[in-house]
Amino acid sequence: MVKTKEKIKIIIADDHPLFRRGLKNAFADTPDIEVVDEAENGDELLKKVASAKYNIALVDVAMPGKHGLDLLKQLREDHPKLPILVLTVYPEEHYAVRFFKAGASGFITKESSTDQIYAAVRKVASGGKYASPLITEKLAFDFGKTDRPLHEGLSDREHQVFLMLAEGESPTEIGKKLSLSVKTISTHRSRILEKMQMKKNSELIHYAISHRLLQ
Amino acid sequence: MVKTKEKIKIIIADDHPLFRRGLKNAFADTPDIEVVDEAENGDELLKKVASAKYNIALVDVAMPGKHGLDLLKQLREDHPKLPILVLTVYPEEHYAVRFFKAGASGFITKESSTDQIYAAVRKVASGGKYASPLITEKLAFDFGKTDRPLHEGLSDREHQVFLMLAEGESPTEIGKKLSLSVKTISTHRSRILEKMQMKKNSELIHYAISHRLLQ
DNA sequence: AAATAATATAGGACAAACTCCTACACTTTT
DNA sequence: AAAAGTGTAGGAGTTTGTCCTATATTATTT
Repeated sequence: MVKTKEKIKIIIADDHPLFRRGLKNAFADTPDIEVVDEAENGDELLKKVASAKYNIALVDVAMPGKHGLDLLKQLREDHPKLPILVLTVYPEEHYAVRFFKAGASGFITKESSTDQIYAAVRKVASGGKYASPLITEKLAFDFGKTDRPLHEGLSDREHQVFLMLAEGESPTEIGKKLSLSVKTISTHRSRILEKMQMKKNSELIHYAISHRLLQ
Repeated sequence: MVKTKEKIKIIIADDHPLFRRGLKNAFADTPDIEVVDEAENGDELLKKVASAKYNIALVDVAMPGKHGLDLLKQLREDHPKLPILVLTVYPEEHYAVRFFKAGASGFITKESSTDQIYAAVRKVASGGKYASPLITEKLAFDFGKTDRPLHEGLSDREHQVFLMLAEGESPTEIGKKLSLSVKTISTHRSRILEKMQMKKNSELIHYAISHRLLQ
C-alpha cells in the first residue's frame, strides 16, 4: 500500500508568540507538514493534546507553568504514542540524555536552521528518533555509561561535595566543614567532574541550577 | 508639513533563525514598518548598521560574539542617532535600567505580543522611549525606593563581572573572556564584594540565585 | 570651572589554593 | 577471589588569586 499525501499534523508549544510565529511560518513552506494548533504553556498543551488529533508535539521545555521533564513525563503518560520533539534554547548535550530517557523522540535547539527542524519533524513523524549530529555523538558515549541522571551516579560523599561546590564553596571551605583534607575534596571533585563529564565548577553550578538542586 | 507614508525601516538582530522569521513575518502585517535587513550576531549587526539605512535596530542583546551592554554601547558610539530597541528573553527588570542608561530607546521581552512590539517600534521610531507597562512600573517603584537592590549599585563592568562570578567562572576565565588581566578582575571582585557587603563568591551565587539573576 | 569621587585598568610581590599523582584501607560488585 | 568503587590523604609543585599601589579616564558635586 502506498502512502497517501496526508500531512503531518503538529502542535507547537512555546511561550514566545514570535517564536511560534516563526515556526508556523517556516512550516508554511513545507507541503508535507502542517501546524494545526499551538499552546503557550505546558498546561494548555496538556489540555489540547487530549484531543489526539496531532501527529507530533513540538515542545519548548522551558515554559512557564508545567515544564521540563515533568511536562514531558506527563505527556508520555497521557499519550504514550504521541511522538514528542523537544525544543530547547540550551546547546546543552547534558539535557538531551535525560529527555530521551524520559521518552522524547527528538531533541533540537532553537538555533537550528529550518531545514534541520524539517528533518527532525519528518524523522520523528515516521517513528524515528532525532538528535543533531553533535548530540548523537554525545549520546552514544553516554549510553554506554550509566542510565541514571548524571548526578545520581555520584556516591553519597561525592553528591554532598558536589552540592557544596555548586553553591560556590571553595575546596578549602568544604574541607573545613567536613573535617577533611583539601586533598580529599580535590579528589572527590575530580571524580565528580569525571562522572558528570564536566570540566569546570561553573558547569556544576549550571547543572545544579537548571536541575533545581539548589535553594 | 504633513508626514508622508514612508515606512519605518528596521534591522533585526537575533541569533535564532526562527525568531527572526517570526519577527519578519509579524512585520509583514504592518503597513508602516518594514524589516529591511537582519543580522545573526553582534559583529554582523555592527557591520551592517554602518550603511545607515535603517530607522531602528531591534536587537537581542543575548547573542554570541559581541553582545549585551558592550554591543549596545558600541552601537551608540558608532551611530548616536540610531534608536535601539532592546529585545531580551529575561523578564528581568533589573537589566532594564542599565540598558536605558546605556542609551537604549526601548526595552521589550521576547514574550511580548506582536501588538506590543509594534507599539514599541512606533514609539521608538518617533523619537520616544518604550518600556512595557510592567517594567515601567517596576522602574518607577525602584527609583522611589531609598533602599535599592544591592546589585544595582554596581557599575556596568562590575555588574558584568558579578554575573560571571555568580555563574562560577573563575577570575582567570573571566579575564580571558573580557580580555582583561586577572588583576583587573580581582580588583572588580573586591569592589563588588565591598559594595554588596559580602566576603565570598558563594554569597554572590546565593544572591544571584535568589534574585533570579541567573538563567 | 574646579574639585572630588568613582571607575576601569594593571604591575609586582607574594601567599594561598588547588591539582596531580600516588597510595592504601575498606566495601561492594562481579 | 578478583575487580571496581569509595573515602581518605601526603608530597611536590604550579596555578591562581590577592593585596597594595598606581594611573588614566569619567562622573559627579560644589
